[in-house]
Amino acid sequence: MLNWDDYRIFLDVARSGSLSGASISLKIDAATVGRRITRLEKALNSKLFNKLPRGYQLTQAGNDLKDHIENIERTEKIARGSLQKSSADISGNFRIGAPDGLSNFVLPSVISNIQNQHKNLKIQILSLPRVFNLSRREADLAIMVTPPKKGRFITKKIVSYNLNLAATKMYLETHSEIKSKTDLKNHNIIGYIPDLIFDPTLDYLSEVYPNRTPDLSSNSVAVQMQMLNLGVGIGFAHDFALAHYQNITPILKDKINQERAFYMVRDRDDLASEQSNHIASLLDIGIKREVKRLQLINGKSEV
Amino acid sequence: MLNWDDYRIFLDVARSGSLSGASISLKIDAATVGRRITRLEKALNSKLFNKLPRGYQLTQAGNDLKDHIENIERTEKIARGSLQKSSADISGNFRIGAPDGLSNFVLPSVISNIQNQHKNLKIQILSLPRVFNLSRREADLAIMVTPPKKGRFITKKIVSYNLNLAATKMYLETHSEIKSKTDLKNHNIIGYIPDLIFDPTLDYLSEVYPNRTPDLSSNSVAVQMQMLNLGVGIGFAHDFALAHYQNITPILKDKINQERAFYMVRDRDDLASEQSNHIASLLDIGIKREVKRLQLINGKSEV
DNA sequence: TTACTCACATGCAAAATTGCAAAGGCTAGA
DNA sequence: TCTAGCCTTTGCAATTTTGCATGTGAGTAA
Repeated sequence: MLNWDDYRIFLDVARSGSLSGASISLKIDAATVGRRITRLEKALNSKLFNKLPRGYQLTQAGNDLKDHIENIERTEKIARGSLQKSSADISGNFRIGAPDGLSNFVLPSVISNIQNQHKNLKIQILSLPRVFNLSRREADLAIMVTPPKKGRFITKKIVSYNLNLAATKMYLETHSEIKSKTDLKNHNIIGYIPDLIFDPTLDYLSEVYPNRTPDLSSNSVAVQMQMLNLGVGIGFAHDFALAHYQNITPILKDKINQERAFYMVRDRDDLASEQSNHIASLLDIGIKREVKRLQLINGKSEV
Repeated sequence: MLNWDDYRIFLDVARSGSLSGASISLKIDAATVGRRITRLEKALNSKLFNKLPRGYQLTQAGNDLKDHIENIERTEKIARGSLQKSSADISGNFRIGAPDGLSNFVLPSVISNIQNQHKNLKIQILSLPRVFNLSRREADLAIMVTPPKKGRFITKKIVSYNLNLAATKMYLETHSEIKSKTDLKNHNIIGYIPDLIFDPTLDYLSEVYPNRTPDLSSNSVAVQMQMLNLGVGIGFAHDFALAHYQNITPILKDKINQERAFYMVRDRDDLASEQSNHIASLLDIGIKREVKRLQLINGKSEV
């Protein structure tokens, strides 16, 4: 019944304001366009357009839908674009791919230690808001929140961490008190851009508050933390990131606490390389230690 | 040719690993499922599956695509959910694409001001280490360091800024003195990952020191700043970013000083939208003011 | 009021898509 | 090596979707 392609047609009608207009840009007969809209309205059980003599005008429901479908359109374009480019290949350096939370708040100190011991090694941190392609050699080693289930990889759990809602003390003092999840309703939420979440494991918000989209959002954790630090709202923060921001404090820690873990993922072939094994081991130990150290700092200010 | 509904089928095949499996959960004949996949591969001009005797197995390209399509699926669910609650209170989203220096150190405070004035507006910061595609609608408005020369865009310079070499005071005290460019030879350099520099304008290092590759590098400016702040080396920093790090101080300011500027880029069509114009104007003013404010803070320690 | 325009709706034949049934290919196990 | 079990592919008829031509209704200007 529901056909995703009807969304594509819907978007064009919403933009042009008429079946005939959409008909021209889509190069599909206006009659067909009309029938697809009818079908979509039936499938969604919603009236999306007011059928005026002038043409089709979005209803409120239709307007809401349009925002979402535009997100889909963006994602689709990006998806198509990503198929075109071939990925960059690596040099003789050692490149570590990691989610940006880890890249920003943990890796710098870890790799600077490693670099101190190996002055002639060049280390690169590839911080990406998406899943890597180790098999394409985008990186020599990847750290992920969800390890790949199949493929020529070996995976090893490094360390686990927690996510909690957090805000600045100032924010908490000047806004209505939060005693339970439901109190969140009247607060500004900071989080990921919903349609750009690359790994369902990162969709912290929906677990706590389904269907709520953030008021301020970014694809980058670092940017989210900056917004949190300015005291404009509440959002999820990694426990190890909190140690970097003295003014941000976790809330509802007993009620909302999501545990995650980082996994080290390497190409099976790299096991043969002694250098690769050595660096992997240094990273494993270094990340474990640094995450725990930061968690301790954060722990001190608790309760 | 391209039919969005084929993505829905694609996702099911990717998950079940076979046409017949998808056929069951989709309640569509396996033959049809196969034909739709073939059509999609043709439309995208990419091989998405390896056709093994066991079934269909994702190729790398297919795996990449799957990530994106899962985002679409998520968005679609949210979209459908939002239609159920009759009187939706939502208003539009506004997505700003920006280089990550600006995203991290300037935009958060600017957009939080805007959000204060427009409580029902959802603002998204898309922080990307690459050039955007406004025409693909990846964002409603982009801020760039090099404005596009052609296309249906309007461009406006917002503000200029400077880049200087910088390091922590501690680092400078404990390492050999730097009086000129040539003294840099014996120091650790922090910078972009060379082959991932997306815009020649960002290749600060080669202008000063051709053929030198960084010892520690990242694709993310925020990560570079974290490394600088740990005192493991010297690197280029935006003047407005220095204000966020009290311990980092510019060096060789009279000898090495690169000026750059941010440009606001919008789709010509968006000029017709009053809301878009309003937000663009708020951003323009806000960024100008915030960058100058941060430069002043930084300036105090100067000369 | 009347004639005209613009846009959507509907009937029907053509075209495309679909389901079914059967054929072909590969693997595992006897 | 042979057979049973999967899974995909192909041919063909049934069904659905599409485009074109035509009809209908609302607004507009003389």
